[in-house]
Amino acid sequence: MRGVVGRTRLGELERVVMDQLWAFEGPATVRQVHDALSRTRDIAYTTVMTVLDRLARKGSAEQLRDGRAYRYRPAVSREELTAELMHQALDTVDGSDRTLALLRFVDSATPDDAEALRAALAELEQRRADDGDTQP
Amino acid sequence: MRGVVGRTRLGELERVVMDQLWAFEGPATVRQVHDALSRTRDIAYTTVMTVLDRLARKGSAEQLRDGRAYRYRPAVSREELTAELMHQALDTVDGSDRTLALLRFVDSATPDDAEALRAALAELEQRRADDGDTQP
DNA sequence: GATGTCTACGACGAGCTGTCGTAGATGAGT
DNA sequence: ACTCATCTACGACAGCTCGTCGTAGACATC
Repeated sequence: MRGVVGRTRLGELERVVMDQLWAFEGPATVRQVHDALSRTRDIAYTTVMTVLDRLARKGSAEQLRDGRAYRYRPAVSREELTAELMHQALDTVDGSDRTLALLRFVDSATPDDAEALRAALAELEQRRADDGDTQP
Repeated sequence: MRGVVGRTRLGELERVVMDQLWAFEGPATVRQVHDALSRTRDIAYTTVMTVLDRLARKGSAEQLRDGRAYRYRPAVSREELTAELMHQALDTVDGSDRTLALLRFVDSATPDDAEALRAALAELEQRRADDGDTQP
């Protein structure tokens, strides 16, 4: 069910707002996000409201009633969103081109990223082995 | 110099046209692309022309003079484009979140993709070892 | 009741994309 | 030379997304 599309393509401001949501621990109010953004840019309260509303509509954020106000929290984690975008990119090719694309990807990755990939693959394998133990 | 941005974000039709360019062996004329697309959809010749022109403008395709006509060929391979998009997605995060994102990515990959990643990483390592032999 | 705060609703312009049409140049055939 | 087909150049337009607000009305607080 990876095709939760439409949730992923964000504008620049939308992205910035998501960053704020991710930075907050609990669900944030429009005011909180606005205050945070106001420290670095000049932006109207309603603009933030609109963007949060759009994010909610897109499924990127959740809207929670809190008295007369709304609170917003991310519907996906930063990692999930990133991973999904990467898969979306990858999904535009198939067959042997897919393998080539992955090769390219790895090839142009930083050493740190390559190492992280290796670690992730190792962990995946490990987990699969464990699963095999407990549910054969 | 991975920041060759703007070249990557393509519309749906633009993508389809790129697919056609990739499918051709040599540089293709507008007519060739139009003929190919006409087999599956009803589209005007000038529409194809416009899209090819835009692709060239964006740097996704190259425009080559051929008599009075233009020929177009992809400026990037499918794999390159895909890999670049993936990196673009990944580049929106840094630090430990980056590692997490990669973990997520690997985690939600198909077994085939995981295998391809493993192979790619192995090849990368191999190549690095070879390089170390010849140019220490 | 006045003031302040929130949401709902809507508006608008810029930019991207898909979609063409027309005008003008040029080459091929008669 | 004249006509016909073909190409490019240029531009136009509508729909959608995104950034950006304003205003109106509900509601709470003092």
